[in-house]
Amino acid sequence: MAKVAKAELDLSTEEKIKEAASIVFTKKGYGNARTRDIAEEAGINLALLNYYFRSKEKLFQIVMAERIDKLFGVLAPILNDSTTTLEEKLDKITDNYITMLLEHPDLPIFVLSEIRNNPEQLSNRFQARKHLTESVFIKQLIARRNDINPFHFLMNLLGMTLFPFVAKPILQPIAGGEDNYRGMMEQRKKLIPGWIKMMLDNP
Amino acid sequence: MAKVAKAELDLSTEEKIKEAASIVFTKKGYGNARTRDIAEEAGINLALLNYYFRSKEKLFQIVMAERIDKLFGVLAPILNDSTTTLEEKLDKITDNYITMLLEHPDLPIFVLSEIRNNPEQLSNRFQARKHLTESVFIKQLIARRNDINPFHFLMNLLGMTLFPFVAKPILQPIAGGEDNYRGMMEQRKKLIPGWIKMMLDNP
DNA sequence: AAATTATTTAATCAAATGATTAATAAAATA
DNA sequence: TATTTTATTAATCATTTGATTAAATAATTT
Repeated sequence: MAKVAKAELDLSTEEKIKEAASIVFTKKGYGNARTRDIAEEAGINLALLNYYFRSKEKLFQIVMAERIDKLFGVLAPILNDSTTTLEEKLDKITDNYITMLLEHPDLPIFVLSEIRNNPEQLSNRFQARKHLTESVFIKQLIARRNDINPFHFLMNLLGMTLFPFVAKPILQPIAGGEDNYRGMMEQRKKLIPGWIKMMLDNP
Repeated sequence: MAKVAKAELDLSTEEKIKEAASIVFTKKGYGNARTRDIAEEAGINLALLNYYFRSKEKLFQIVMAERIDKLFGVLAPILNDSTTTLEEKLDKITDNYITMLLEHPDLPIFVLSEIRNNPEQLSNRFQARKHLTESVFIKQLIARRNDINPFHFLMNLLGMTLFPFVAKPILQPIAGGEDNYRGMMEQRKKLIPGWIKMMLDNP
């Protein structure tokens, strides 16, 4: 086999394991995930997992970093865009988040519960406070409402957007099943920005 | 020792284990919790744990049921109170929830992530849909706004109230430390009901 | 074609962990 | 008080589980 094809094969196996790890870790969490589960999910031998990624912990770190990026990657580029208004940012954030989370509904609960298990290591990685405080988004919020801590509005935005996914196992049956649930999430793409704007405008 | 004193001692040991289990399970989740951790936390021998509660799983079921009660017990009695207005309910829910969660901040993430691990068993326990749909609260919401699915407002209320605790490890540093975080949560007791009322009033 | 390197597997190890057992201590009962 | 029941412990078991090893196979290079 030629060199390119071999590299593809390498990548394929390594990627298969990473993909499987992502699925199993995200579904069960670190503590409940067995390396054997991951190997089976990837369709490979258990030893291969350790051959490619020395240990469960190492594999987890890689998966976790990528999952954190996925969850917060939606937010980061929008917050510091100085070409968009506050309203446009709100529209984008809710739309992008809800679209992504309808594809990956168990992402938030996974990331948040793993951060709980290891706050120092996982939470401090991003120096969120500084980055956020100096962001265009927060400045725009302050310019609009200097009487309320801007992080309140961020909590509201994230709470209304992410919480329905964090609590999906409870809320989906309440909403009347998967289809109704998805329908409501689609509605929220428009509703949430409207509500936030309302909060900002009414003193 | 007299009978009463003995009963007290029994209860004390059993309660000590349950209390320890509650602490360890809530902090680490089922999969990451070791029965030895629980025994140590309770200051008793490991075998005693199995003497009182046959297995880790059984002990967990008991703790879990009690934790679910704690998390949803705040909501249930308020939702069906026909003597209070919608506004009063909103005030009570946020106040009671935030007060309770400042004492037990890791409760929501624990319950929600365990429900994710076992949705059928834990989520179906409460026939939430029927109870909720027929609740005074939902009827009051519909009476006020028949153009929007009332569960949207419930998601907003719970999202704005619970999410800051679900995401505490991330938000607390952003807020500027524990004291600032608590201060903001206290503010939200008044802010959130105001925001929800605003959503209900503005068409 | 032979040698070298990379990949994959079956078998196995060692530690962690949930659970049990057998002995002892304490308490209740008769 | 003697006996029976209940509570507690130390030691140990059996399984699970993350990880390793040594051998086989496949791919690549020389």
